[in-house]
Amino acid sequence: MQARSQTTIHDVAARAGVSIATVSRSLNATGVTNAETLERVRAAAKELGFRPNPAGRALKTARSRVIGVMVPSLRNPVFADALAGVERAAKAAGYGVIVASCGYEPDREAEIVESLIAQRVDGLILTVADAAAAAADALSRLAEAGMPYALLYNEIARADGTAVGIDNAAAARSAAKALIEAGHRRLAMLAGDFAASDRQIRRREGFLAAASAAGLAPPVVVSAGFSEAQLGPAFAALFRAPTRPTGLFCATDMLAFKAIRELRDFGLAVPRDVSVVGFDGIGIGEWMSPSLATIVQPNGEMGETAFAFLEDRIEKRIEGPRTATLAFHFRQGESLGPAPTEGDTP
Amino acid sequence: MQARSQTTIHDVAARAGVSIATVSRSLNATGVTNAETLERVRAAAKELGFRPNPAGRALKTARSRVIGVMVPSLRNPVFADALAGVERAAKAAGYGVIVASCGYEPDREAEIVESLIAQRVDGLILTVADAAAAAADALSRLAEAGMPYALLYNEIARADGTAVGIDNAAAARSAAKALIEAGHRRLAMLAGDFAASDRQIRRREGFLAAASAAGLAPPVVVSAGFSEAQLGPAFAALFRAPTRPTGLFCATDMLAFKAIRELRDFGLAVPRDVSVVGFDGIGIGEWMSPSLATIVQPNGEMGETAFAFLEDRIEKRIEGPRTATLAFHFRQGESLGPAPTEGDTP
DNA sequence: CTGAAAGCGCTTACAG
DNA sequence: CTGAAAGCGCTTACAG
Repeated sequence: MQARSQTTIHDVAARAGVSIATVSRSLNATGVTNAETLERVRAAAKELGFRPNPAGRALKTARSRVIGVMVPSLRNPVFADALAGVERAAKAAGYGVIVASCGYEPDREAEIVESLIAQRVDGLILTVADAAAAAADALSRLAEAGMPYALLYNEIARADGTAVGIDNAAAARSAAKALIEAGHRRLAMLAGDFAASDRQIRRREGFLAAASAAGLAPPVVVSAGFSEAQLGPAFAALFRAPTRPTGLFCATDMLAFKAIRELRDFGLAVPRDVSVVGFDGIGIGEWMSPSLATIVQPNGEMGETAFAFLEDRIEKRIEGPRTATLAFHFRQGESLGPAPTEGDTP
Repeated sequence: MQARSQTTIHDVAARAGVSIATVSRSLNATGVTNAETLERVRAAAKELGFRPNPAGRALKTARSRVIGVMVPSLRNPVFADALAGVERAAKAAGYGVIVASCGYEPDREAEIVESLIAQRVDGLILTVADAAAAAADALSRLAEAGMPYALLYNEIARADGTAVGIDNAAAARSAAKALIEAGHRRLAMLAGDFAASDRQIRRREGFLAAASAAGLAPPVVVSAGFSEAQLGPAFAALFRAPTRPTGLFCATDMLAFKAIRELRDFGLAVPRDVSVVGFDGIGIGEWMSPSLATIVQPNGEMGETAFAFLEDRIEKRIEGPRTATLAFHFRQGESLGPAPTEGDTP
């Protein structure tokens, strides 16, 4: 059985009365073509509704004009926002986008990358658990396969790599500063699984540094899973203690939502008893009650930039490592209020 | 310039000392092959890290083993959840998934479908603005191109179509019932752009029917854009009126979030002054304060089912129209409380 | 059970 | 400026 019959370049050639070579050249605006011939070919192609078969082209050019995108999860809108940016830029450049998510499971990264390589994408945009780890099998495989890629959100670019992100440590310092300026002295940080996100390690770094610079006691750092609904016993213990923190920095907005919810369950109001600052800047944060104070990353723009960088690598316009560190900003929200006066706190 | 040199079927054949035909048959477990030969081929393929080039295969078989998914927006987690289901099922079946979103702009649907057809996907899973409209260009194009597809969320399957969804009218009746049982007599509904979602038309139908059956005055229905942050003047007017509704049904969870936020801005508390019930069942709703009472759709399962149906059509295992109407359920949440007593309301 | 050959739909030197 | 031909990497009747 052969291909379902669709119009091919031969049909167009026949209709226009030229060879398939001329059709190819005309439609791709490649080489020189007589203006009149070109017009005839275009008309024939249009009349027949001709769409070049990408498989034929890919076989010959060794380019699929499809890129892959791997993110930890599409359920976190931060990645959906970034993907929207990638999609926009890719579409404008005539690329298709295959997506895959690893569910915050670092073990699945290599397998997904492998499958994307097997699908012969032209390049990959991806966020990995730990870009610096020697154990980042995914990146090694990519390098080994000579596959162009751009890291998104991860800060570290390898020797031949490309990365688009923000300065996570600086952003976390901003978050700390906002809490400290509101009078909070007892700070804490809630993070997800550190092994699943190197961004959080940088955020912790910045947050702890800012606390230290302000002369505060080192904030307690609690980590929770990204996927479970509950934050776990350490979080509960921290906020049920008499000297509980009054300022909480969460490594992602999604964690901040969970934290606010759980604090309420403990009988603590936000921001009256505890102020919460998130990280990511997803839209939903603005609609919540209280609205979420957070660090806003330019997610869509990051996606677009990652695509632009990747395309440069695919086209070999730019070789060598390249990094874009985009601007973040702090967004005020109702979840951040003044620290309770000493009398209010046990 | 030719293909970047990767191992091809010829390399494997040479290494195993057989013809490429035998390699193909062995690796695809097609036809009969001597056990010993098969083992030798497999070993050679493994040693060389051979990955069949999908372009070669696609050209010959006229199958790309890639499907397309088009949704209104990935920023609404309901679609991200469904996509996760599609992805899971597709991966298990060895299919790649190309995604595209139309941003709730019906005009872009046809264009996106066209581009997916041009990319030669084997089939499409999609949610369109209005599946019944004669103006659903996207579906006409699909039919014209003989492209298998499965509608997701849309209820109506065309003569040759496939659809996976829930009974939106029945679900909206459940939502109404929950409000009515809590004592609410003045109901209202907030919807997005009706022209961008036929689901909402069915939800309105069910909601109004339930109100009518309960002998209530016809609820006011306000519609807002899906993308703007603000709900608009009609919403404000409705809830600033002295005889404002006490029970609000929102056609999506995202709208419910916005509504709760805006009600607060008007000085109305949820659920003390107004109870809110959403629709979709996205995870974030459970973490909010108040948590969102809502209709839960089995989004992941819907995605998986849509893929299964699509695969049946691609493989021509099942022809003719097919519909799956999955079960929804009502989830209680803090946003739904008893109706304020008459004395409380102006 | 296995191999030689044809052919899927393109692009691209190479002649002319 | 245009065409004939080769070839990208596979699969699949067809012989043997």
